[in-house]
Amino acid sequence: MGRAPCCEKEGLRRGAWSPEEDDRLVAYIRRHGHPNWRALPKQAGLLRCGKSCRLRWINYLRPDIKRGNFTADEEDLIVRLHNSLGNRWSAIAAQMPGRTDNEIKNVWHTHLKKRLDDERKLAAAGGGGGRRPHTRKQPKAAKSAAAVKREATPSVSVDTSSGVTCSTVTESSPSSADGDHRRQQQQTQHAAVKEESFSSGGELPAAAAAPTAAADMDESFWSSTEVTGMMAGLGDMDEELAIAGTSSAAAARSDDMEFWLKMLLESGDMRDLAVL
DNA sequence: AATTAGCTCAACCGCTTGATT
DNA sequence: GAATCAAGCGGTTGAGCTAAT
Repeated sequence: MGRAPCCEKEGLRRGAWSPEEDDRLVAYIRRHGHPNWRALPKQAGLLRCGKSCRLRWINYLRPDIKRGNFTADEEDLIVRLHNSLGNRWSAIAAQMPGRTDNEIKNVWHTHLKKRLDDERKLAAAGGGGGRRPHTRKQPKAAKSAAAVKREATPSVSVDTSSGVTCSTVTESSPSSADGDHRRQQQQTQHAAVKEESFSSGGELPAAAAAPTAAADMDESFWSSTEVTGMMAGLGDMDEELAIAGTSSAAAARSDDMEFWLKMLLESGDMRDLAVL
């Protein structure tokens, strides 16, 4: 299959986006939507390739993006979804409103994977298993100039008239936060996560077990048929784990990917995949 | 205060997939 | 059916930040 080059690379900017570029992109999409990413940069007066614009919008500028720390519940959900879906980040992201595949992928690679590895090692060493509290470092404050600028710009709010659907995630909308406020928000959120710790028996759905964290999630998300179906499937798995005599289902979950594969194959029930 | 090591995350790259001609 | 185009996806990288020394 022939393949067109991603973009004519000459004369196009690369690297970090400037606030001006962000503004242009947001303003353009607000007005016209994004029917054609390839043509968009030209029409918007941006010296970027369409791909870059798309990525910037999807991963950063989209108004419905929920920024800030991942809650313990969200991390749990990622682990579970990863168990059943593998590295299909977009599919995982589809189950987590406000989170991008890129973000989820980053979280997975930077600490969830590590955490699971540690837990696995502990379990292998007979070290009691179970989850350990977060050792994740305090997140840094919004770092890029673009981010800071955006946070000071209350107008980044897109309605459906632009051809872009906008969910109602308002929790950490950049529009109401300056840098310090955001930092504070992140710190309190982080503290909340810490308080919950992973020993809270936080089996999903955690809406009941951890209301503060659950508040971050769109309720409709938890009640959607797709998710409930999926959770039912996952619940079954946990039951099986409990039956198998593991003291901690959570610990067992991370035991062995082979185990999960086997479980899926044995059950012959691919409900989890059906949601895709 | 300066330096170093480790971590995070935005952005890029290349491939795949689906739609169109 | 083949060729082309456009969008989406997952893996990877590197700049910038923070914590530790």
